[in-house]
This record gives sequence, structure tokens and C-alpha cells, in this order.
Amino acid sequence: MTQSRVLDIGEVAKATGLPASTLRYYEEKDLIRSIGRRGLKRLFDSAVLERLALITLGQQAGFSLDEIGRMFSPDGRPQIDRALLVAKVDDLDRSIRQLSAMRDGLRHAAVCKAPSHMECPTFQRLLRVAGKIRARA
Amino acid sequence: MTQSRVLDIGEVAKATGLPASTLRYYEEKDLIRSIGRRGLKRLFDSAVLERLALITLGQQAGFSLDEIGRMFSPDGRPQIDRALLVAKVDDLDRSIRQLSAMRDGLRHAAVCKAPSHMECPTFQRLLRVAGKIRARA
DNA sequence: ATACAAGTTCAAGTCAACTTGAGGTCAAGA
DNA sequence: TCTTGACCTCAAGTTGACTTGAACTTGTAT
Repeated sequence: MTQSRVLDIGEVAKATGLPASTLRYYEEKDLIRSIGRRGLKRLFDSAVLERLALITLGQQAGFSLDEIGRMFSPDGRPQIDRALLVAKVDDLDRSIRQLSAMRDGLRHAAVCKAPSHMECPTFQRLLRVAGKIRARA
Repeated sequence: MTQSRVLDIGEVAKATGLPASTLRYYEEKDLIRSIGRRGLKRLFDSAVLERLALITLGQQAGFSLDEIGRMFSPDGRPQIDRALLVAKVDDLDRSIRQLSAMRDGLRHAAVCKAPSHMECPTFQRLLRVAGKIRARA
């Protein structure tokens, strides 16, 4: 088991790169919990660092803080609703495919010889794919 | 060359699924252009549909409207700044890798037998990856 | 003992990307 | 001609995710 240290908000901020204001905001939103206070000052268990990594990852994957809250239960560690999780995995998979299409399309566009991108079949295929996506909410 | 029709805002809305208010907003932001008016009413060339597909794709790839505006020049078709484009492709590539990590991690979490996700090595690896990403702005 | 850096609260502000509402215009059909 | 429905403008409101500012408190170092 990793050894569990006590950190103040500044240390957490330094370790994660997140401003203290964000950490307070997350606590208010119940995404993280402080383990107590010394005087006024919040104290965090170093486990919060993993939790924050998870939150950041989720955000980068395009989930809202609310969704993330629901995905990784309000209690300590990520004990997750499986159905929700599977749904999210599917979302992600679709996103990844879209992004890959975009990446390939742009990569191609960067070297394409066609006079205008619109005349390039690769680019047109990209756009057709893009058009279909419409069903994502 | 695809044949170019004239569409009113309602037709564009129907074709793309975007509300008219959004289309007006995009025009104001110079992301699209109407080709004229009939009375008060905007008229669009059907080429705007491709442009909108491109915008939507860009958004799904996580770019802001401003970035998209810069990526695909203010004039008609996407005549793109190559350096910017290459940078964007790199961004995308990183995003895709992150999303893939998240997807795999979540997929695993959905079936994992470990008592808590934090005790699962696969999940821990995911978090380590997530931690490193910090450098994305 | 005192100063001070690092915390704290709470309300308000910001930004992107839209949406909504009020009130107005206009072309086409009955 | 008159009505209607689809469009228009412009200002203000909304949501999510924070940030900022003012005023206050405290543990640690001198």
C-alpha cells in the first residue's frame, strides 16, 4: 500500500499544478474531500492526488465535472456504476474515432496538393464522416 | 463540381441540425458567411454545409470556435496555415492517446476483480499516465 | 510579541458558446 | 388586401468551470 501523507492545499496545488481556488471549488462540488483542518487550513490525504489525476483525465476525455462525480462515486475511491461506465466507454470510443478522422484529415490537408481542400477526395471523405456524427448530444 | 444551391437559414438548420440562432451566431463570429439577403432573410450557398461540418468536426475535436476560425481561414474554403495545422494535428494525436488510455482504463475498471480500483495495477498505470499529461493548456 | 506568508470565506466577476425574448419586417398564399 | 409564418435585430440571460477581490485568521519564524 502506498504510504499516506497529509498535505496542505499548497502542497496539493504544487503537486498537481491546480490552483488552490480550483481545489476549493472541487471540494465544494464534492469531487474531493479534505480530511480535516489545522486551524482554518484544509488538510488532504495524499490519496487526493490520485483522485485529482482521475478528475483531470475525465475532463480531458470530455466529461463534465458532474459526470465525473457520478462516474466515480462520492465516497473515497472510484467505485463505479458499471452501466454508466460502459456507456462512457462507448462515448469515448466514438470520440476517439472522430478525433482520429479529424487528425488524419488535417494531416492530409497539411500536405495535400489539391488546389483547394474541397477538391481533395480525402478531405471530402472527412467531411462526410463529420456530417454523420450529428447524433451525439 | 458539386452543384451549388441557395438555401435559407431554415433549410440550413434542417440540413445540419443546428438551430438558426447558432447559425446567426456563427455568422457574427465570421465562421460562416451568407451570400446575400432576400428581404431581411439571409441566403446561404449550400457550400456552407461543408463548412459547418468542418466546424462541428473541429469542435468535437476539442477546438474553440476561435481556433477553428484561425485554422480554416476567414475566406471561403479551408485554406489553412500549415504550421498551425501541424501543431493541431499533434494536439489531436496527444488527445487521442489520452482518450485511449482513459477508455482502456475504464473498460478495465468495468470488469476488474480487484477490491478497489486503486489496488488494480491497470488502473494505477492509467493514473500515472493521467498525471503526466499536465502540460496541455 | 509580532510580523507575515499562507490560508480562509463569500460574493461577484469572467469567458465561451449559445439561447431566449421582445418587438419588428416581409413575401407568399387565400 | 390581409394574414401568417418564417425570418430579422438587439440586449440580456444561461451554464459550466473557474477566478478574483476584499476582509479576516493562524501557525511558524525572528
